[in-house]
Amino acid sequence: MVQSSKKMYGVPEPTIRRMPSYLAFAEGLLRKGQQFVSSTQIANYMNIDPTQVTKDLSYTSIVGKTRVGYEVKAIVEVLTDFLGFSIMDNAFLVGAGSLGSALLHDSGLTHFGLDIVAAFDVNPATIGRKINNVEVFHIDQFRDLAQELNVIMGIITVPAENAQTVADLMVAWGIKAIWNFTPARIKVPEDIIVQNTTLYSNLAIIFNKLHNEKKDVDE
Amino acid sequence: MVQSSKKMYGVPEPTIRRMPSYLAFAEGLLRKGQQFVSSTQIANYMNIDPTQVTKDLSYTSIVGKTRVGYEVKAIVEVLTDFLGFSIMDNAFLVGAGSLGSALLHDSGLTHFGLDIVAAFDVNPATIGRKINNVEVFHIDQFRDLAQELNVIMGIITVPAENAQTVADLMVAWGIKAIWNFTPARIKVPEDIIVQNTTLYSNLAIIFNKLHNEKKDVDE
DNA sequence: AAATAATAAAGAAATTTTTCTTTAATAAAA
DNA sequence: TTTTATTAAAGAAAAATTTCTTTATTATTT
Repeated sequence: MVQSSKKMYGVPEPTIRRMPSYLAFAEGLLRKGQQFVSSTQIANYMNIDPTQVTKDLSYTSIVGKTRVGYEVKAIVEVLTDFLGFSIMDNAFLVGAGSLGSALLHDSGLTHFGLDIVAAFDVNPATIGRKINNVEVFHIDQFRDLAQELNVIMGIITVPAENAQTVADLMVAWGIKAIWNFTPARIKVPEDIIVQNTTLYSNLAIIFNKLHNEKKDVDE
Repeated sequence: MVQSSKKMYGVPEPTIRRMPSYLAFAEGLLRKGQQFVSSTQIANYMNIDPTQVTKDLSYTSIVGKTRVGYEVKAIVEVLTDFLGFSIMDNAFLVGAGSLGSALLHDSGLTHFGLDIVAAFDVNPATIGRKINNVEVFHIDQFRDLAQELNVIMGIITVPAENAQTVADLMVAWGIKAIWNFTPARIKVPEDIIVQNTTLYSNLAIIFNKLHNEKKDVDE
């Protein structure tokens, strides 16, 4: 069974997680007119190791210059492409409550390649309203419009107990990826991409650090 | 330099990240009246390996019964304590825009031990308003009330370019932890805990999975 | 012009995290 | 009562990720 010994794992997820911050930093430098930036500078900004930055950027086509660093413009351009932020993807959002509304207002999502083209809810008070120019429809409407509008992502911002129902609906719509903001885990066919984003995980991490404060490791 | 060979690292962060989901699942089972739950069931719900669940729970005082599983009630009680969700911590939120507003409306935060006692902004339109019963003050007000109200956490939901200014203010307030929702990284003294929560990292991960779809690893 | 210092890049080592394997316990079935 | 199957738990192994080390390059300083 002779095969390539270097397995083609994709880019490590921690790397992908850090990249948007590199990008945001580089965009800031670009606005300030800085032409080059070193891994040391980026690392200092991020509070991580410089070689981590180098490793991360090595997954892209960006190459640095010894004693100079990376070209800021190159970082912005390459990372924007690399992270898929230059292609616009369309999304439907289900659950136009406060969190859903916050996402609809977030221009950063548009900036980074996500266009929420419609929102859905069951609350008569919100249906028909426009949130940041995105119309809110009843959940039963437009079920087959997803294909037509080339909507590939569904965003779930409903209460946790309704997450599975909404997910099933999205799968029926023919969606390829689901961004789940509820703490509930959803069951979907294997080929559907699911990204869970829960605030409470982050809260747990903070509390853990807060309560384990000053645990000076010394036996 | 003879020291304990078993270094006292804390609980792995990935473990802490998963635990709130275990808790949410167990809470659901408790409501349904289920008395025991096996690692297999939890793993199936989470789409992870059963031994991962066992390992994770082994960091707590929860013990399972062979052929039976873990007592649901024990999971709920122990994890709630373990994650610091049973102690109420007070927080100030700065930036009462759409995201800040969404957090103020999120009863889950209260349920998991975070009480946002006041919000701050610079926008005259929002100052004086109450969002879900939390009053919005001008950022210059109440700077020393943090100590008095025992506020240990600051939540940053302002535009990225103002993140550092707000962070400096929070440090001056005497806050111990900062939950930063902007993509900007902030510089604070070493003893301050910072948790960065950026949507764009998650977006990048989804896009990466979407665009690397069907990358069948075969040389 | 030569020496110095800062940096990227590649690879090795260390660390951390996940997955696999084995063992022991025990409920359920035969 | 005996057998079987399921499970937790502990430890080993594997995999993934981060950090360390070395080398080569090249601005900057002397």
